[in-house]
Amino acid sequence: MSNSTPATIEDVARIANVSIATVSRAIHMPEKVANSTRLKVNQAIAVTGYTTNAMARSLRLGRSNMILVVAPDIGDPNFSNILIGLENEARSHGYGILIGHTQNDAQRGLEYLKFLNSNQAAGLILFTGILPFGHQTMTARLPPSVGVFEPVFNGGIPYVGVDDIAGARKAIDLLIAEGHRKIAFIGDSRTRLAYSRRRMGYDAGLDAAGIGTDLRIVFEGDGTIESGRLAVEQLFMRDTLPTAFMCVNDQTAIGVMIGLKARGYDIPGDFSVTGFDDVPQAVFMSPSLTTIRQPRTAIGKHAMALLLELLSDGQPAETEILLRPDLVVRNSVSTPSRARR
Amino acid sequence: MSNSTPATIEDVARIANVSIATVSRAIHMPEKVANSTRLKVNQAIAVTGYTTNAMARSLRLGRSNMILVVAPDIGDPNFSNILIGLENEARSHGYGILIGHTQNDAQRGLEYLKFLNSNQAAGLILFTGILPFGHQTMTARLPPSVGVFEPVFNGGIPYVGVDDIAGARKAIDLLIAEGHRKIAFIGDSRTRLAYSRRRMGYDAGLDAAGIGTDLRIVFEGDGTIESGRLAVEQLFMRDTLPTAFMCVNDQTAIGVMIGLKARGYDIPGDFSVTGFDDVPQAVFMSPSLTTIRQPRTAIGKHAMALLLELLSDGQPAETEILLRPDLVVRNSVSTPSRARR
DNA sequence: ATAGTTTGTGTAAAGGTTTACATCATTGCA
DNA sequence: TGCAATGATGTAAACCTTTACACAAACTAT
Repeated sequence: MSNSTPATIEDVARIANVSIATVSRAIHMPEKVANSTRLKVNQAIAVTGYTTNAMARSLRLGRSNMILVVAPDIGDPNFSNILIGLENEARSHGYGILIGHTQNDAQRGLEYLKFLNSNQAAGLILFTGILPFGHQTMTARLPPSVGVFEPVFNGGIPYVGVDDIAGARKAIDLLIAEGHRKIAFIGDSRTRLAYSRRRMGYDAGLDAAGIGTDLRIVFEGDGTIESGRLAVEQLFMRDTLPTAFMCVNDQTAIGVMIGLKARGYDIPGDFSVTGFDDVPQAVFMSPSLTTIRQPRTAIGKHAMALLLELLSDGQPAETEILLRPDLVVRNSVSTPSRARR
Repeated sequence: MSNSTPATIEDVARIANVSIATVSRAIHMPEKVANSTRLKVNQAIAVTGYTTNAMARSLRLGRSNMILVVAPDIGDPNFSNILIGLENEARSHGYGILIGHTQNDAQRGLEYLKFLNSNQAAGLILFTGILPFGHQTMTARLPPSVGVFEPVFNGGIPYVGVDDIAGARKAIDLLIAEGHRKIAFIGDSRTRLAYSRRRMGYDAGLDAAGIGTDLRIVFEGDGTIESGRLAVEQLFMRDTLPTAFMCVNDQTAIGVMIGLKARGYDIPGDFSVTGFDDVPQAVFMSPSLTTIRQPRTAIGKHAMALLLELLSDGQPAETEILLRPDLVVRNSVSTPSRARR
């Protein structure tokens, strides 16, 4: 039953009394084989406990059943749930996923390129807006690939993201509905499409309310907690103060809250704050953070589905999929305080 | 230069004017080949851009260069940093890692077992205290394996963890040094060795200070935020109150803090709180949480190093590696309030 | 000079699978 | 009945490596 060495297709063939070709067909093209034969083969497989040797199969087929997922930072709170979506979808189609993190290091990226070249991955999921392969990026021969969150700079790679404009619009509309008129935007000046889109949502929302953007209360940070804290400091040195802070992401919002609390202000009594992403800690802040939720698992699922489509068809049906983000109302937003309204 | 199909060892051999065997030797046993030949081969490799086809190599060798990492939950805040340690160590030895999450579902576990059986992974890293393969666990033929955090139930599998007793001791000693005498312990009754060891550290610390465990202020939860909150509720219904809460992990500590704040108490003014793990959000709590830091990256590194040793030697030098956790002093601990001392 | 050893390289088999092609039996149709 | 078409199965090559074994040349020690 359970020998020391795994059963091969040959063992199965011998027991089922057919050729190895028939066994292979019974497994992969069952309609091509007679019912009675298929039965015999299936029994033999059960008896031997045979599982296809993936190395041999990949070698013969010239492609593996692994998908490489490259992210700059595995620890990113946005990452793990997307990974779950990716993994579920992949596995249910017979693929496994393999993760790599580059930490924005081109050398690391290059190792993954070598990995791809040695045929070990059939496809590629990229969490970064650029190809992380350093100077070889231009000549890289890539397998079918899909981007997550952002279009990949080099072009031609479809991607799955979130409708940032619509999401930002939900945040700004909430603040306006609560009565805020002077709403600061704490942005991210790094060249990521997601961030500039959120800014567009902010502008559009103000515009729709007939308010217009006041650049004195727009601050460009870098998406970190520290940058949120810094933005508060800088804004308090200017001549006009907002009643609310709309932040480009949750990290920034956390920083803003820290900065405001350090100055002795109450949230949302003195200032309202919104984030974007709904990272796990958002709910544990005090007050808990009102934010825009990224449908992370769904993003992962769609990205992998798109990649699998690419793998079988060669051509993607869609070149861009934007999912709808949802407003999560918690306790960091209220009516503006009468004093500064 | 960059053809449509990747260069094979044969292309290299032709250009270097040697046999494929020599090319293989030049790569993997360079000392077995003449200097001049090695030079020719290296040049040919550079010209062709050859990279070894990992599938063919694995097939021939009968083992892959992939390590499977199985965790119940990828989203666990403890997970990602350990993963980084694992990944760095693996990659620097020519191995890649592959992650899978079981969500404690035996069916999922079984798929990974099939994966292992099809020779796709040379080794296994287990984040769970039991083999996640359901009823086939007993007969499973496993590759070299290493556990992380906990010994694997089935036995014979070395593991890398943290010295929980020493860690817990650091927490209890700090509280005692601050003057606390009545220190509650909020534990985790699930059968995880780590948790019972932390309890042992608590008992030992009290004992060393000549205090002794007061079971009226020991609560067994399940390690979740909610269980921490609940513990507070229950403790306030008993006839004796502690001045400090030592929690089995950070999640529990967060729950305790939420519970205490809900009752209007100040931390650390009215009650001190300690956690264990130092999850990323610990520093963002208000007050920030004093806790015991798991050396996560180091754990990953050691676990992978141990596995690689297993893969080459067959026998592990150590069967258990416990790393030293460090106290991280933040703002959730102070001298007990005079009122309840 | 000879026998034995070392060094460097080549030949060919093996690893497990998929699939083009060949073969044979069966069926359908004139 | 004969012939073509269809269906089911088998044979063997190919995918790309690694390595045991064989062989030749160049040393070493007598």
